[in-house]
Amino acid sequence: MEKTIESTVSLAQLRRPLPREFYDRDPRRVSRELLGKVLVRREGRRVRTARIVEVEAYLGADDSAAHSFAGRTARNAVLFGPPGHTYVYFIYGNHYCLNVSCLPDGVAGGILFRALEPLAGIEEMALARGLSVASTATSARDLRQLTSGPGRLAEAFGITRERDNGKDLTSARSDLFIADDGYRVRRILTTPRIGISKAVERPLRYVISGNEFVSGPRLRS
DNA sequence: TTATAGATTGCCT
DNA sequence: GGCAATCTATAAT
Repeated sequence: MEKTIESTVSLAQLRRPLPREFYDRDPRRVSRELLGKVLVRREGRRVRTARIVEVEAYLGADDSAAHSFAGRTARNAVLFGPPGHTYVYFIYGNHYCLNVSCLPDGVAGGILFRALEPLAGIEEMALARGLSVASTATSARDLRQLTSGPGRLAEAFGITRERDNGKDLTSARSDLFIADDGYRVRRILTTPRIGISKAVERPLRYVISGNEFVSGPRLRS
């Protein structure tokens, strides 16, 4: 890793959440446009921000790997609701995963957040992850451990089902939302999704080409 | 550097 | 009762 991570993001730019219409489209389109945007967690005066570098689209009725595939249940209800709301589920007995609903009310679809590049509030993320603040500040390898993977990023942002499921990400008063800081993505790679056993071949995973914080082994770009 | 098992909860059949 | 959109420790190469 050749450069240190600096927060070049102004808080003024991060005050406006992306609007509802942004999410009211096909998850494949929203996935591409979410790359490079910034996830913001506000806690009183403290702010954690990180750039979205890897996501997966889940399509609903057409997609046997999606939680919504078998129809609406209490657990997956958010995916069938209006766009721009968080779907948080618990997995493997240990981890929470963060998603956002897409498409209009009544139509299922969503996006799983798989990896982020930390920008601000790195100390708080390290504490939330139970990692050493000192080593994440000095080791690129340890910094990568913070938010590189869906369970990791949820832990770094303090996201739980109890606290965050069903939140409206488009509300200006929300303590969790997504904003555009003007960053432009150069190139997007698409690959099959990770960790699923159905519809394994569909290329619905989207990553920023060359980004160090993408989960898993390095891809050639 | 890669491979493998174990953890541990709640949802759905 | 089975198993999941995962992570970590540990072992072996």
